[in-house]
Amino acid sequence: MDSLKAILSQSPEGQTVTACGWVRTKRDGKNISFIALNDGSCLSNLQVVVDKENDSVSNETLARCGTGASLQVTGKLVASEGGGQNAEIHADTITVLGDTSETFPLQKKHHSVEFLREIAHLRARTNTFAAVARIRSAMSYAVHTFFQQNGFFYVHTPIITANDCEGAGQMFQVTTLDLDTIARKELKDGIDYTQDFFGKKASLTVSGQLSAETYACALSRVYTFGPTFRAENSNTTRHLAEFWMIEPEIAFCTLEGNMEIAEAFIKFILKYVLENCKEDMEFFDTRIQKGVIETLRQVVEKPFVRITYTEAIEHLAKAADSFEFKPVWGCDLQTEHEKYLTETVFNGPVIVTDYPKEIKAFYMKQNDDGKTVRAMDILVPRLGEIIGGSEREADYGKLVARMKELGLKEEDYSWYLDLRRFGTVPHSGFGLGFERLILYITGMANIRDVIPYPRTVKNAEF
RNA sequence: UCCCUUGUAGCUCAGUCGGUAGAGCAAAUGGCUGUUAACCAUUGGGUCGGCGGUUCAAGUCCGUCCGGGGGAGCCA
Repeated sequence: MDSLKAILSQSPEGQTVTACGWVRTKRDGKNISFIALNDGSCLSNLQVVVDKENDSVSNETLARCGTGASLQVTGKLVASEGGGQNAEIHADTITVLGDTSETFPLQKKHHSVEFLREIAHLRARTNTFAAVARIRSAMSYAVHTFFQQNGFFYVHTPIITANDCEGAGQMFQVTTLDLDTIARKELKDGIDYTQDFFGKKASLTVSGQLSAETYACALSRVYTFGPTFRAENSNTTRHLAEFWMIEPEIAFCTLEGNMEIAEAFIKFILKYVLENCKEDMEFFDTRIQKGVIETLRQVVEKPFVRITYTEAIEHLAKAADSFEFKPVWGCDLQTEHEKYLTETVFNGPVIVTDYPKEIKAFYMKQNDDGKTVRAMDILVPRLGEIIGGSEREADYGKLVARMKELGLKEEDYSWYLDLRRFGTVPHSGFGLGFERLILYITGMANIRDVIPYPRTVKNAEF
Protein backbone atom coordinates (compact mmCIF):
# COMPACT_ATOMS: atom_id res chain seq x y z
CA MET A 1 0.00 0.00 0.00
CA ASP A 2 1.51 3.30 -1.08
CA SER A 3 1.30 6.37 1.09
CA LEU A 4 -0.50 9.40 -0.26
CA LYS A 5 2.88 11.07 -0.44
CA ALA A 6 4.08 8.32 -2.77
CA ILE A 7 0.87 8.42 -4.81
CA LEU A 8 0.94 12.20 -5.18
CA SER A 9 4.54 12.09 -6.38
CA GLN A 10 3.54 9.88 -9.31
CA SER A 11 2.77 11.26 -12.73
CA PRO A 12 -1.01 10.90 -13.22
CA GLU A 13 -1.49 8.78 -16.32
CA GLY A 14 -4.66 6.88 -15.57
CA GLN A 15 -2.90 4.14 -13.63
CA THR A 16 -4.95 2.29 -11.00
CA VAL A 17 -3.90 3.06 -7.43
CA THR A 18 -5.20 2.24 -3.98
CA ALA A 19 -5.13 4.94 -1.34
CA CYS A 20 -5.98 4.88 2.35
CA GLY A 21 -6.59 7.75 4.70
CA TRP A 22 -9.02 9.79 6.74
CA VAL A 23 -11.66 12.09 5.27
CA ARG A 24 -10.94 15.76 5.84
CA THR A 25 -13.93 17.18 3.93
CA LYS A 26 -16.58 16.01 1.51
CA ARG A 27 -18.27 18.27 -1.01
CA ASP A 28 -21.39 16.93 -2.68
CA GLY A 29 -22.83 17.94 -6.03
CA LYS A 30 -25.86 16.45 -7.71
CA ASN A 31 -23.86 14.15 -9.94
CA ILE A 32 -20.44 14.31 -8.37
CA SER A 33 -18.78 14.27 -4.97
CA PHE A 34 -15.31 15.32 -3.89
CA ILE A 35 -13.56 13.85 -0.87
CA ALA A 36 -10.34 15.29 0.52
CA LEU A 37 -8.36 12.33 1.86
CA ASN A 38 -5.28 12.59 4.08
CA ASP A 39 -3.07 9.89 5.62
CA GLY A 40 -0.56 12.11 7.40
CA SER A 41 2.34 11.09 5.13
CA CYS A 42 2.37 14.62 3.77
CA LEU A 43 0.47 17.87 4.15
CA SER A 44 -1.43 17.56 0.85
CA ASN A 45 -4.74 15.82 0.58
CA LEU A 46 -5.63 13.47 -2.23
CA GLN A 47 -8.82 14.55 -3.97
CA VAL A 48 -11.13 11.58 -4.46
CA VAL A 49 -13.72 12.14 -7.22
CA VAL A 50 -16.91 10.09 -7.15
CA ASP A 51 -19.07 10.13 -10.27
CA LYS A 52 -22.62 9.50 -9.05
CA GLU A 53 -23.90 8.70 -12.53
CA ASN A 54 -21.67 5.67 -12.53
CA ASP A 55 -22.87 3.04 -10.02
CA SER A 56 -19.44 2.05 -8.75
CA VAL A 57 -19.88 3.77 -5.39
CA SER A 58 -23.29 3.56 -3.72
CA ASN A 59 -25.04 6.52 -2.15
CA GLU A 60 -25.05 4.57 1.13
CA THR A 61 -21.25 4.28 1.05
CA LEU A 62 -20.86 7.91 0.09
CA ALA A 63 -23.09 8.95 2.98
CA ARG A 64 -20.65 7.24 5.37
CA CYS A 65 -17.68 9.27 4.07
CA GLY A 66 -18.08 12.17 6.49
CA THR A 67 -15.24 14.10 8.09
CA GLY A 68 -13.17 11.70 10.18
CA ALA A 69 -14.09 8.41 8.47
CA SER A 70 -11.27 6.13 7.32
CA LEU A 71 -11.38 4.89 3.75
CA GLN A 72 -9.63 2.65 1.28
CA VAL A 73 -10.13 3.94 -2.24
CA THR A 74 -9.19 2.26 -5.49
CA GLY A 75 -9.38 4.07 -8.78
CA LYS A 76 -7.51 5.75 -11.58
CA LEU A 77 -4.98 8.48 -10.89
CA VAL A 78 -5.56 11.23 -13.42
CA ALA A 79 -4.66 14.87 -13.95
CA SER A 80 -7.18 17.07 -12.16
CA GLU A 81 -9.69 19.19 -14.05
CA GLY A 82 -9.96 21.49 -11.05
CA GLY A 83 -7.40 24.08 -10.08
CA GLY A 84 -6.52 23.12 -6.54
CA GLN A 85 -4.37 20.08 -7.22
CA ASN A 86 -2.39 18.40 -9.96
CA ALA A 87 -3.72 14.89 -9.61
CA GLU A 88 -6.87 13.23 -8.31
CA ILE A 89 -8.24 9.73 -8.04
CA HIS A 90 -11.46 8.75 -9.81
CA ALA A 91 -12.90 6.20 -7.44
CA ASP A 92 -13.97 2.80 -8.68
CA THR A 93 -14.44 1.37 -5.21
CA ILE A 94 -14.54 2.91 -1.76
CA THR A 95 -14.34 0.75 1.33
CA VAL A 96 -15.22 2.46 4.58
CA LEU A 97 -12.66 1.05 7.01
CA GLY A 98 -14.06 2.95 9.97
CA ASP A 99 -17.19 5.05 10.26
CA THR A 100 -17.28 8.48 11.78
CA SER A 101 -20.14 10.26 13.52
CA GLU A 102 -21.57 13.70 13.95
CA THR A 103 -19.83 13.88 17.32
CA PHE A 104 -16.35 13.78 15.74
CA PRO A 105 -14.84 16.90 17.25
CA LEU A 106 -12.67 18.01 14.34
CA GLN A 107 -14.74 20.03 11.93
CA LYS A 108 -13.85 21.35 8.54
CA LYS A 109 -13.13 24.75 10.00
CA HIS A 110 -10.47 26.48 12.03
CA HIS A 111 -10.02 25.33 15.61
CA SER A 112 -8.03 27.14 18.27
CA VAL A 113 -4.87 25.43 19.53
CA GLU A 114 -6.34 25.72 23.04
CA PHE A 115 -9.35 23.65 22.02
CA LEU A 116 -7.18 21.12 20.19
CA ARG A 117 -5.01 20.72 23.30
CA GLU A 118 -8.10 19.31 25.04
CA ILE A 119 -8.35 16.63 22.35
CA ALA A 120 -4.65 15.91 22.03
CA HIS A 121 -5.38 12.32 20.98
CA LEU A 122 -7.08 13.60 17.81
CA ARG A 123 -5.18 16.80 17.08
CA ALA A 124 -2.53 15.03 15.00
CA ARG A 125 -5.26 14.70 12.38
CA THR A 126 -5.10 18.44 11.77
CA ASN A 127 -2.70 20.06 9.31
CA THR A 128 -0.84 22.00 11.98
CA PHE A 129 -0.19 19.18 14.41
CA ALA A 130 0.61 16.64 11.71
CA ALA A 131 3.12 19.10 10.25
CA VAL A 132 4.68 19.65 13.68
CA ALA A 133 4.95 15.87 14.14
CA ARG A 134 6.65 15.41 10.77
CA ILE A 135 9.09 18.25 11.46
CA ARG A 136 9.84 16.91 14.93
CA SER A 137 10.66 13.53 13.43
CA ALA A 138 12.87 15.06 10.73
CA MET A 139 14.68 17.14 13.36
CA SER A 140 15.32 14.05 15.51
CA TYR A 141 16.89 12.37 12.52
CA ALA A 142 18.96 15.47 11.80
CA VAL A 143 20.21 15.58 15.42
CA HIS A 144 21.60 12.06 15.17
CA THR A 145 22.93 12.70 11.67
CA PHE A 146 24.87 15.76 12.76
CA PHE A 147 26.54 14.07 15.69
CA GLN A 148 27.18 10.76 13.95
CA GLN A 149 28.79 12.56 11.02
CA ASN A 150 31.01 14.49 13.40
CA GLY A 151 32.41 11.56 15.35
CA PHE A 152 30.11 11.69 18.37
CA PHE A 153 28.86 8.56 20.13
CA TYR A 154 25.27 8.39 21.32
CA VAL A 155 25.26 7.62 25.05
CA HIS A 156 22.13 6.57 26.93
CA THR A 157 22.40 8.28 30.27
CA PRO A 158 20.04 7.08 33.02
CA ILE A 159 16.49 8.34 33.38
CA ILE A 160 16.32 7.37 37.04
CA THR A 161 19.08 8.78 39.18
CA ALA A 162 20.00 8.53 42.80
CA ASN A 163 22.45 11.41 42.54
CA ASP A 164 21.24 14.21 44.68
CA CYS A 165 23.53 16.56 42.84
CA GLU A 166 22.38 17.21 39.31
CA GLY A 167 21.42 20.63 40.51
CA ALA A 168 19.53 21.84 37.46
CA GLY A 169 16.10 22.07 39.02
CA GLN A 170 13.40 20.54 41.20
CA MET A 171 13.20 16.78 40.79
CA PHE A 172 10.36 14.29 40.55
CA GLN A 173 10.87 11.61 43.15
CA VAL A 174 10.70 7.94 42.16
CA THR A 175 9.67 5.52 44.86
CA THR A 176 7.96 2.21 45.51
CA LEU A 177 7.22 3.17 49.11
CA ASP A 178 3.54 3.31 49.95
CA LEU A 179 2.94 7.04 50.18
CA ASP A 180 -0.55 6.62 51.64
CA THR A 181 0.90 4.73 54.59
CA ILE A 182 3.77 7.18 55.03
CA ALA A 183 1.43 10.12 54.95
CA ARG A 184 -0.68 8.70 57.78
CA LYS A 185 2.28 8.10 60.11
CA GLU A 186 3.92 10.70 62.28
CA LEU A 187 7.46 10.47 61.02
CA LYS A 188 9.78 12.01 63.55
CA ASP A 189 12.95 10.62 62.05
CA GLY A 190 12.03 11.15 58.41
CA ILE A 191 11.51 8.46 55.83
CA ASP A 192 13.68 5.35 55.84
CA TYR A 193 14.86 5.23 52.26
CA THR A 194 16.88 2.08 52.88
CA GLN A 195 13.50 0.37 52.57
CA ASP A 196 12.87 1.96 49.16
CA PHE A 197 13.47 0.20 45.83
CA PHE A 198 16.96 1.58 45.30
CA GLY A 199 17.84 1.69 48.98
CA LYS A 200 18.08 5.44 48.82
CA LYS A 201 16.17 8.43 47.56
CA ALA A 202 15.81 8.39 43.77
CA SER A 203 14.48 10.81 41.17
CA LEU A 204 13.92 11.34 37.49
CA THR A 205 16.89 12.98 35.81
CA VAL A 206 17.00 16.74 35.32
CA SER A 207 20.10 16.54 33.11
CA GLY A 208 22.33 13.89 31.63
CA GLN A 209 25.32 16.19 31.72
CA LEU A 210 27.31 14.76 34.61
CA SER A 211 26.95 11.21 33.26
CA ALA A 212 27.77 12.42 29.76
CA GLU A 213 30.97 14.01 31.12
CA THR A 214 32.12 10.63 32.39
CA TYR A 215 31.72 9.10 28.93
CA ALA A 216 33.28 12.10 27.20
CA CYS A 217 36.29 11.47 29.42
CA ALA A 218 36.54 8.02 27.82
CA LEU A 219 35.14 8.27 24.27
CA SER A 220 36.06 11.95 23.72
CA ARG A 221 32.91 13.00 21.88
CA VAL A 222 29.48 11.93 23.10
CA TYR A 223 25.92 13.18 23.13
CA THR A 224 22.70 12.34 24.86
CA PHE A 225 19.24 12.90 23.43
CA GLY A 226 16.45 11.87 25.70
CA PRO A 227 13.66 12.87 28.05
CA THR A 228 14.39 15.15 30.97
CA PHE A 229 12.15 16.00 33.90
CA ARG A 230 11.82 19.17 35.93
CA ALA A 231 9.28 19.60 38.71
CA GLU A 232 9.47 23.40 38.62
CA ASN A 233 6.20 25.19 39.13
CA SER A 234 6.69 27.20 35.98
CA ASN A 235 3.76 28.16 33.84
CA THR A 236 4.96 29.59 30.56
CA THR A 237 4.86 28.94 26.83
CA ARG A 238 8.48 27.77 26.98
CA HIS A 239 8.51 25.19 29.82
CA LEU A 240 7.50 21.57 30.12
CA ALA A 241 7.82 19.21 33.08
CA GLU A 242 8.86 16.47 30.63
CA PHE A 243 10.95 17.60 27.68
CA TRP A 244 13.63 16.26 25.39
CA MET A 245 17.14 17.55 25.74
CA ILE A 246 20.21 17.23 23.56
CA GLU A 247 23.46 17.32 25.51
CA PRO A 248 26.79 16.90 23.72
CA GLU A 249 29.95 16.68 25.81
CA ILE A 250 33.34 17.03 24.19
CA ALA A 251 36.77 16.23 25.63
CA PHE A 252 39.87 18.19 24.62
CA CYS A 253 37.59 21.09 23.82
CA THR A 254 37.53 24.62 25.21
CA LEU A 255 34.66 27.09 25.20
CA GLU A 256 35.60 28.30 21.71
CA GLY A 257 35.25 24.79 20.28
CA ASN A 258 32.02 24.36 22.20
CA MET A 259 30.56 27.49 20.60
CA GLU A 260 31.66 26.38 17.14
CA ILE A 261 29.93 23.03 17.54
CA ALA A 262 26.76 24.59 18.97
CA GLU A 263 26.50 27.06 16.11
CA ALA A 264 27.24 24.43 13.48
CA PHE A 265 24.67 22.15 15.10
CA ILE A 266 21.85 24.70 15.02
CA LYS A 267 22.65 25.63 11.45
CA PHE A 268 22.73 21.99 10.40
CA ILE A 269 19.27 21.31 11.84
CA LEU A 270 17.79 24.45 10.27
CA LYS A 271 19.30 23.66 6.90
CA TYR A 272 18.13 20.06 7.08
CA VAL A 273 14.55 21.08 7.77
CA LEU A 274 14.55 23.78 5.08
CA GLU A 275 15.78 21.25 2.52
CA ASN A 276 13.78 18.21 3.56
CA CYS A 277 10.50 19.58 4.91
CA LYS A 278 9.67 22.15 2.25
CA GLU A 279 5.91 21.56 2.08
CA ASP A 280 5.45 21.68 5.86
CA MET A 281 7.72 24.72 6.21
CA GLU A 282 5.72 26.58 3.57
CA PHE A 283 2.63 25.78 5.61
CA PHE A 284 4.21 27.27 8.75
CA ASP A 285 5.44 30.24 6.74
CA THR A 286 1.97 31.12 5.42
CA ARG A 287 -0.30 29.97 8.27
CA ILE A 288 1.68 30.10 11.52
CA GLN A 289 4.45 32.70 11.29
CA LYS A 290 4.92 34.82 8.20
CA GLY A 291 8.51 35.01 7.06
CA VAL A 292 9.84 32.18 9.20
CA ILE A 293 11.56 30.51 6.23
CA GLU A 294 13.48 33.66 5.33
CA THR A 295 14.42 34.17 8.99
CA LEU A 296 15.84 30.66 9.22
CA ARG A 297 17.70 31.08 5.92
CA GLN A 298 19.42 34.16 7.26
CA VAL A 299 20.36 32.39 10.47
CA VAL A 300 21.99 29.63 8.42
CA GLU A 301 23.92 32.17 6.31
CA LYS A 302 25.24 34.58 8.92
CA PRO A 303 27.75 33.91 11.72
CA PHE A 304 26.27 34.20 15.20
CA VAL A 305 27.14 37.34 17.14
CA ARG A 306 29.43 36.62 20.09
CA ILE A 307 29.68 38.97 23.02
CA THR A 308 30.71 38.65 26.63
CA TYR A 309 28.28 39.11 29.45
CA THR A 310 30.11 42.32 30.36
CA GLU A 311 29.65 43.65 26.81
CA ALA A 312 25.99 42.64 26.94
CA ILE A 313 25.52 44.70 30.08
CA GLU A 314 27.19 47.66 28.33
CA HIS A 315 24.76 47.37 25.41
CA LEU A 316 21.82 47.18 27.80
CA ALA A 317 23.05 50.11 29.88
CA LYS A 318 22.62 52.39 26.85
CA ALA A 319 18.90 51.65 26.92
CA ALA A 320 18.58 51.29 30.68
CA ASP A 321 15.51 53.52 30.87
CA SER A 322 13.44 51.21 28.69
CA PHE A 323 13.74 48.28 31.09
CA GLU A 324 11.72 47.38 34.11
CA PHE A 325 14.81 45.71 35.60
CA LYS A 326 17.93 47.85 35.42
CA PRO A 327 20.82 45.98 33.82
CA VAL A 328 23.58 45.83 36.43
CA TRP A 329 26.77 43.77 36.27
CA GLY A 330 26.22 40.67 38.39
CA CYS A 331 22.52 40.26 37.76
CA ASP A 332 21.21 37.58 35.47
CA LEU A 333 19.84 38.72 32.13
CA GLN A 334 16.08 39.20 32.30
CA THR A 335 13.72 38.14 29.54
CA GLU A 336 13.35 41.79 28.47
CA HIS A 337 17.15 42.07 28.25
CA GLU A 338 17.46 38.95 26.12
CA LYS A 339 14.73 40.21 23.79
CA TYR A 340 16.46 43.58 23.46
CA LEU A 341 19.79 42.00 22.57
CA THR A 342 18.41 39.47 20.07
CA GLU A 343 15.59 41.52 18.55
CA THR A 344 16.66 45.17 18.77
CA VAL A 345 20.46 45.24 18.86
CA PHE A 346 21.52 42.22 16.78
CA ASN A 347 18.31 40.93 15.15
CA GLY A 348 19.39 37.29 15.32
CA PRO A 349 21.02 34.66 17.52
CA VAL A 350 23.55 35.96 20.05
CA ILE A 351 26.09 33.94 22.02
CA VAL A 352 26.77 35.49 25.40
CA THR A 353 29.88 34.25 27.23
CA ASP A 354 31.76 34.69 30.49
CA TYR A 355 28.94 35.21 32.97
CA PRO A 356 29.53 36.09 36.62
CA LYS A 357 30.27 32.90 38.51
CA GLU A 358 27.59 33.65 41.10
CA ILE A 359 24.75 33.15 38.63
CA LYS A 360 26.12 29.98 37.05
CA ALA A 361 26.63 26.36 38.11
CA PHE A 362 29.51 25.08 40.24
CA TYR A 363 31.07 22.93 37.50
CA MET A 364 31.87 25.77 35.08
CA LYS A 365 35.52 26.65 34.44
CA GLN A 366 36.63 29.69 36.37
CA ASN A 367 38.33 32.51 34.52
CA ASP A 368 41.56 34.06 35.78
CA ASP A 369 39.71 37.27 36.72
CA GLY A 370 38.19 35.40 39.66
CA LYS A 371 34.78 36.83 38.82
CA THR A 372 33.51 35.07 35.70
CA VAL A 373 33.19 31.56 34.31
CA ARG A 374 33.56 30.11 30.83
CA ALA A 375 29.83 29.84 30.25
CA MET A 376 27.96 30.45 27.04
CA ASP A 377 24.25 30.86 26.40
CA ILE A 378 22.79 31.10 22.92
CA LEU A 379 19.88 33.52 22.84
CA VAL A 380 17.47 33.74 19.93
CA PRO A 381 14.73 36.24 19.08
CA ARG A 382 11.26 35.48 20.48
CA LEU A 383 12.40 32.57 22.68
CA GLY A 384 15.42 33.81 24.61
CA GLU A 385 17.79 31.10 25.83
CA ILE A 386 17.84 28.05 23.61
CA ILE A 387 21.25 26.66 24.61
CA GLY A 388 23.14 26.79 27.86
CA GLY A 389 26.66 25.45 28.03
CA SER A 390 30.15 25.90 29.35
CA GLU A 391 33.68 24.69 29.49
CA ARG A 392 33.80 22.49 32.58
CA GLU A 393 36.23 23.10 35.43
CA ALA A 394 38.94 20.52 34.85
CA ASP A 395 41.13 21.48 37.81
CA TYR A 396 40.44 19.33 40.86
CA GLY A 397 41.53 21.95 43.39
CA LYS A 398 39.53 24.79 41.85
CA LEU A 399 36.42 22.63 41.50
CA VAL A 400 36.54 21.45 45.10
CA ALA A 401 37.16 24.99 46.32
CA ARG A 402 34.12 26.25 44.41
CA MET A 403 31.99 23.43 45.77
CA LYS A 404 33.02 24.34 49.29
CA GLU A 405 32.04 27.99 48.70
CA LEU A 406 28.59 26.79 47.63
CA GLY A 407 28.22 24.34 50.50
CA LEU A 408 28.25 21.23 48.31
CA LYS A 409 29.51 18.04 49.92
CA GLU A 410 32.57 16.48 48.31
CA GLU A 411 31.47 12.95 49.13
CA ASP A 412 28.26 13.39 47.13
CA TYR A 413 30.34 14.08 44.01
CA SER A 414 33.19 11.66 44.47
CA TRP A 415 32.62 9.87 41.15
CA TYR A 416 32.36 13.20 39.35
CA LEU A 417 35.56 14.43 41.00
CA ASP A 418 37.32 11.22 39.93
CA LEU A 419 37.27 12.62 36.39
CA ARG A 420 39.60 15.37 37.68
CA ARG A 421 41.69 13.02 39.82
CA PHE A 422 42.51 10.62 37.01
CA GLY A 423 43.59 12.03 33.67
CA THR A 424 41.62 15.26 33.74
CA VAL A 425 41.21 17.03 30.40
CA PRO A 426 39.71 20.29 29.25
CA HIS A 427 36.16 19.50 28.18
CA SER A 428 33.00 21.35 27.29
CA GLY A 429 29.38 20.76 26.51
CA PHE A 430 25.95 22.28 26.24
CA GLY A 431 22.29 21.50 26.61
CA LEU A 432 19.63 22.31 24.06
CA GLY A 433 15.91 22.01 24.68
CA PHE A 434 14.57 20.11 21.71
CA GLU A 435 11.04 21.56 21.93
CA ARG A 436 12.42 25.11 22.02
CA LEU A 437 14.27 24.43 18.80
CA ILE A 438 11.01 23.14 17.29
CA LEU A 439 9.28 26.36 18.38
CA TYR A 440 12.04 28.36 16.73
CA ILE A 441 11.85 26.44 13.46
CA THR A 442 8.07 26.16 13.11
CA GLY A 443 7.07 29.54 14.53
CA MET A 444 4.60 27.81 16.85
CA ALA A 445 3.80 29.94 19.89
CA ASN A 446 3.37 27.43 22.73
CA ILE A 447 5.71 24.61 23.70
CA ARG A 448 2.67 22.49 24.59
CA ASP A 449 1.86 22.29 20.90
CA VAL A 450 5.17 20.86 19.69
CA ILE A 451 5.17 17.66 21.79
CA PRO A 452 2.39 15.08 21.37
CA TYR A 453 1.28 14.92 24.99
CA PRO A 454 2.59 17.84 27.05
CA ARG A 455 3.24 17.37 30.76
CA THR A 456 2.96 20.62 32.65
CA VAL A 457 1.92 21.74 36.11
CA LYS A 458 -1.48 20.18 36.86
CA ASN A 459 -1.64 18.50 33.47
CA ALA A 460 -0.69 14.94 32.53
CA GLU A 461 -3.73 14.04 30.42
CA PHE A 462 -3.63 11.31 27.77
C1' U B 1 4.63 31.04 43.01
C1' C B 2 3.09 36.27 41.65
C1' C B 3 0.41 39.74 38.26
C1' C B 4 -3.21 40.45 34.31
C1' U B 5 -7.12 38.31 31.60
C1' U B 6 -10.97 34.89 30.42
C1' G B 7 -15.10 30.98 31.11
C1' U B 8 -22.37 31.87 27.32
C1' A B 9 -24.75 26.26 21.70
C1' G B 10 -20.12 21.12 19.06
C1' C B 11 -16.47 25.53 17.65
C1' U B 12 -15.49 31.10 17.53
C1' C B 13 -17.86 34.92 19.87
C1' A B 14 -21.91 39.05 20.98
C1' G B 15 -25.17 39.96 25.03
C1' U B 16 -25.68 47.89 26.67
C1' C B 17 -28.13 50.57 32.69
C1' G B 18 -29.81 43.71 36.44
C1' G B 19 -35.82 42.27 33.53
C1' U B 20 -35.16 34.79 32.15
C1' A B 21 -30.44 33.86 25.37
C1' G B 22 -28.32 35.68 20.07
C1' A B 23 -24.97 35.49 15.48
C1' G B 24 -21.50 33.09 12.25
C1' C B 25 -19.48 28.44 11.44
C1' A B 26 -20.35 23.14 12.37
C1' A B 27 -24.22 19.16 12.41
C1' A B 28 -28.91 16.99 10.35
C1' U B 29 -32.36 17.27 6.14
C1' G B 30 -33.39 18.96 1.16
C1' G B 31 -31.48 21.42 -3.32
C1' C B 32 -27.44 22.25 -6.77
C1' U B 33 -23.45 19.70 -13.66
C1' G B 34 -16.11 19.95 -11.33
C1' U B 35 -15.96 21.44 -5.96
C1' U B 36 -11.35 23.58 -3.11
C1' A B 37 -12.75 25.55 4.78
C1' A B 38 -17.92 24.67 -2.06
C1' C B 39 -22.66 27.14 -2.40
C1' C B 40 -28.35 27.95 -1.32
C1' A B 41 -32.57 26.79 1.95
C1' U B 42 -34.76 24.55 6.30
C1' U B 43 -34.37 22.28 11.15
C1' G B 44 -32.53 20.83 15.79
C1' G B 45 -29.22 22.41 19.48
C1' G B 46 -28.11 26.17 26.15
C1' U B 47 -28.04 23.79 34.34
C1' C B 48 -24.62 31.09 30.72
C1' G B 49 -17.74 26.76 34.71
C1' G B 50 -19.25 25.11 40.25
C1' C B 51 -21.03 26.73 45.01
C1' G B 52 -22.82 30.66 48.01
C1' G B 53 -24.65 35.81 48.57
C1' U B 54 -27.32 40.71 47.33
C1' U B 55 -32.15 41.62 44.81
C1' C B 56 -39.12 41.33 43.43
C1' A B 57 -35.67 39.71 39.51
C1' A B 58 -28.61 37.72 38.18
C1' G B 59 -25.35 35.55 31.99
C1' U B 60 -24.89 40.66 34.04
C1' C B 61 -23.40 42.82 40.85
C1' C B 62 -20.42 40.61 45.29
C1' G B 63 -17.58 36.40 47.59
C1' U B 64 -15.23 31.85 46.88
C1' C B 65 -13.46 27.52 44.38
C1' C B 66 -12.18 25.22 39.61
C1' G B 67 -10.56 25.46 34.43
C1' G B 68 -8.30 28.18 30.01
C1' G B 69 -4.91 32.04 28.05
C1' G B 70 -0.96 35.76 28.47
C1' G B 71 3.16 37.96 31.21
C1' A B 72 7.06 37.53 35.20
C1' G B 73 10.36 34.44 37.97
C1' C B 74 13.05 29.66 37.32
C1' C B 75 15.36 27.47 33.24
C1' A B 76 16.37 24.20 28.28
